[in-house]
Amino acid sequence: MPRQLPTISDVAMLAGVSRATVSRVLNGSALVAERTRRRVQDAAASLRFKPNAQARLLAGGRSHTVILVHPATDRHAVTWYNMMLESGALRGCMRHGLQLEMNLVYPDPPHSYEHVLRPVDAMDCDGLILAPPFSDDPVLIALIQSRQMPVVCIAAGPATRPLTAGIGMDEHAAGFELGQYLLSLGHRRFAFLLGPRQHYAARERFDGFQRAVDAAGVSPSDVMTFPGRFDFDSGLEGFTAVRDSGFAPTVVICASDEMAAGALHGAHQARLRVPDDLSIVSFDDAPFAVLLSPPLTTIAQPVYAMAQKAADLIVAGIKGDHVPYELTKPRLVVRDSAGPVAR
Amino acid sequence: MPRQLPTISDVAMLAGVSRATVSRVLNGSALVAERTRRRVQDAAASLRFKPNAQARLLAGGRSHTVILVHPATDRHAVTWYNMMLESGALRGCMRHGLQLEMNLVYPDPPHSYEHVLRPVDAMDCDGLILAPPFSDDPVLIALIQSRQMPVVCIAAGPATRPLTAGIGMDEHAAGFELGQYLLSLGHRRFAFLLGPRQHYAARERFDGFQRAVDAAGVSPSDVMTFPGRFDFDSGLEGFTAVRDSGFAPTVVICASDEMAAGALHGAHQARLRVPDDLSIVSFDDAPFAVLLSPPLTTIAQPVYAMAQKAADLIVAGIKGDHVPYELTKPRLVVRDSAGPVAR
DNA sequence: CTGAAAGCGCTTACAG
DNA sequence: CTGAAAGCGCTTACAG
Repeated sequence: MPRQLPTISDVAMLAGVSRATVSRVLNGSALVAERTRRRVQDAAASLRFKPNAQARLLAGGRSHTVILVHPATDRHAVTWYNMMLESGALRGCMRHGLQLEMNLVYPDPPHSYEHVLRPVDAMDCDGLILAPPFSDDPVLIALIQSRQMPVVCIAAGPATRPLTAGIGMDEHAAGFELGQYLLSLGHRRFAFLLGPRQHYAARERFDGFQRAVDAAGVSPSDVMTFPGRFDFDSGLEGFTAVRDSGFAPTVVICASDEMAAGALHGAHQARLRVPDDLSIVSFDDAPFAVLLSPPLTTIAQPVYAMAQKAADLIVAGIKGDHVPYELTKPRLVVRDSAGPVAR
Repeated sequence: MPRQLPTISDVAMLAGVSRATVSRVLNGSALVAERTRRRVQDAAASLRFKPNAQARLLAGGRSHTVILVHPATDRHAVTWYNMMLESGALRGCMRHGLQLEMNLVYPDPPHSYEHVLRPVDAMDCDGLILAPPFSDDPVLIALIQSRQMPVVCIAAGPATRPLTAGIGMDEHAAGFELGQYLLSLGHRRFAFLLGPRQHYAARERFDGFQRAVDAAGVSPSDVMTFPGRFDFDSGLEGFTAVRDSGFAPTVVICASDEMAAGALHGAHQARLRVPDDLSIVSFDDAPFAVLLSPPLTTIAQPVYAMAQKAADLIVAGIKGDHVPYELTKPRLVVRDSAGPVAR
């Protein structure tokens, strides 16, 4: 009963060519005369032809599924990062008629390697999207590539970036930009709550910040760092540590928005006013950043778009195209959690 | 090069029947002898056979896409609700090999009807999932059903619930449970920041709360309501209105977590301690509820799971099965934003 | 550069 | 209750 959508046969007929030729044009094959290509494209456009993804993949003869490799956490928390990653990748895969499967693996190499490689060896997938920290691991990537399986990295470290297609933010530039902004506000005394030590992006965020601050001639004794793990609790703990240290910064820089939420909680408990008594800034621009009190000044990371792009890159990888790793520029989002320092 | 997954032919051969029979068993057709069915099922199980969704839908001959009808907002904000709805529906559709398309329409009937019905009339979809407030509109639903198109409602109102398959939370029970909890904490003076007037769930949340409070013999003069729109800003405005009113409740109940975030912001600005000076509670248990300061006591609504279920219901609808609307029980999540009232 | 033909894995009338 | 056959919309060797 559904209306018949135009098929490749309709296009072929209208263009006066065979279905094979239409298929070639659709798939960008080089073996088509320019005039023929044009004719087919016109015919397709005038019919508003959309290829049927199911049929396309069926005919291609593959498993039609890509696997997103996520870190599993102890608590089965759904983080906004994972959600947007999943949602973006799902959307991207959908556009290509691909199934997406999640593979939540606990990151403890070499044990974790088994879990990642099992579906690869079983040929249960056509490609892998690696989220951090897996995207940072050259050994894992080599293992996958030795099995001829396309891999795409999200937020890869510098060691793995040359190895695969992928997409990430320029974390160093992000840290640098945030540093410059704080400097412009008059801040000269900084506490930095770090992310996980093994996490490349976390290190880069700090290094970029450090560079900005060094360039401004800030004394090393005026920046103090504290350990953290990207989560709310470590933000709260870090904030407490800052207070206990007696260091008295004018601003606390958090390696993630979750940590900033924790730090903010600490500030409220200490009855400090943000940003009047103390500024708090962070990285990510997670969806909740605008809901905190006060709304967070932060550096935006386009997770959803990156994940969607990752799906495109996997498709390119399946086709055998070689696409280089791509770096997205950071974007500062100014809201209310950072203010000028009182003089 | 990928390993050949078992196909329906392998199962047929192992079971000693035709492929048509295997297909019938897979699709639950009644016209198969019990013994044959068992034989086929055993064969499928032993081969770990998974039907190829692409092929299945191709052969079925449909558009293979379901449309999720979302309300568009003026600001192009991505709300957690929309994200989880989209993500859940996407996941659900994927499992059935269905495409998902978003249709963001501004809810202003009857003008909005056109936007919803266009793809239906064009036969561009096999079914529709309606998010609120569209799921509340019996006229829209009648219009869709008159076109023989399967519809599934998420969080439908009582007027539309008998009309379609769907899934939602028992909002009245949610309000009642929250009311009882606050009562048990000793609260007797309540400010309720309402959701949008046209929004059924918003009304129910208040009505359920009202019932609990009435049953406890609380005087009507001890509950005061304030208008709101579910968002951060209206929570902040509502909080200010509460303060300006001089009503002095011991707890502010917000119709959504976003509103609670806004109210919390207001409380911080007023230098009030939550929950020591004032309790604040809400509905939804959005992902950010745990990141606010203090973490929110709230009633959980399983949006992701509901959206995933909606996809299952659409598939049932396409098959022609008649499934009744389903109501999920609410779940109170106790965190730190509500405390016992000082006596 | 292009076409005829086989095939991807399944479903669905059509017979029996 | 079951099977043989056609077909879903596309891709891909194979010829030419």
